[in-house]
Amino acid sequence: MILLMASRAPSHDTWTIAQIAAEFGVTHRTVRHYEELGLISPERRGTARVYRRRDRTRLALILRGKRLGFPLEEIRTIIDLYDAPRGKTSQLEYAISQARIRRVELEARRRDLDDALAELAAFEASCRADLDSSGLRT
Amino acid sequence: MILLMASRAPSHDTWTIAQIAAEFGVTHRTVRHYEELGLISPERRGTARVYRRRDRTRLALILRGKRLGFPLEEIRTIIDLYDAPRGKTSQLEYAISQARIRRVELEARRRDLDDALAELAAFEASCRADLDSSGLRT
DNA sequence: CTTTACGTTGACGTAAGCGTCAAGCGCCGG
DNA sequence: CCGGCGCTTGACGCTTACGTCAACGTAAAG
Repeated sequence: MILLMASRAPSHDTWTIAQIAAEFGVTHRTVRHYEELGLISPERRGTARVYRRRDRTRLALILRGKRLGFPLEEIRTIIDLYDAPRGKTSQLEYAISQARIRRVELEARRRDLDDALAELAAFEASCRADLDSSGLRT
Repeated sequence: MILLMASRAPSHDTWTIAQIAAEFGVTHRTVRHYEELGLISPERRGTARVYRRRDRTRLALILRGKRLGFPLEEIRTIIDLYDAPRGKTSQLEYAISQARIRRVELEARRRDLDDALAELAAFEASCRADLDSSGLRT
């Protein structure tokens, strides 16, 4: 049970835009678009973008947010929350309040998701019942 | 435990576009847009649209699909699946296979959602820990 | 009979999220 | 030195999901 492989061991510590795009299954245009919107901000070596682990983490968060149906601007505020400075008490309290808001939102979506799954399971069962009965009579 | 109230008892059996839109918190333009894409197809009384319970059900499915981030075209195929004729065996088998595809997709999103919730909870806990320790030292 | 309210069909506008050129720069092998 | 490959920056295009007029019909209300 401890046979979990390290999922995608990072063989480098920097990546080019092509490597990042290929690995995450998006185009370089998409990556640049996220940068234009301020969701990621890679370093530069000369004019070329250099991506580090931090950028990969953020990109993973972006894509997951997209799969969950969040707009990019909202995704930006969410992942900025994770990376925000947390020095002062007021900042910590703000972060916690924002996290609570996000949690409530995510829990609502989870209810939607569970409802959809339940309906789908019922539908599937109903189809199977029809299939069995028609099969038995044939 | 049998105290479940009928949620939103339907006081009519037909509705106007304005009533439907207001009840679901969308504009009439949105409702018409869904009709243009074939997601709902209300009856007509003269030229005016008349919405029945079936349309309300479909609209609820549409909006939930949207909250889960599905494009309208995909939502159409999903709810059409629910309403599709299920007479012949081949149709039943097709419906079941499609339902399985949807279920796999929804389960994947649920993993995303649970991951996001777990990370958010960890973040919140971390913030609270920082807040407590700074509070204790003050 | 006219106003008012609510409905209708176009048709164009717009924001988000990229796709798709076009044109240029920098480095590396031959 | 020169081609090619990979990277760069625009800039325009396209699809989705509506918003927003405009112009008109119709039915009840005054």
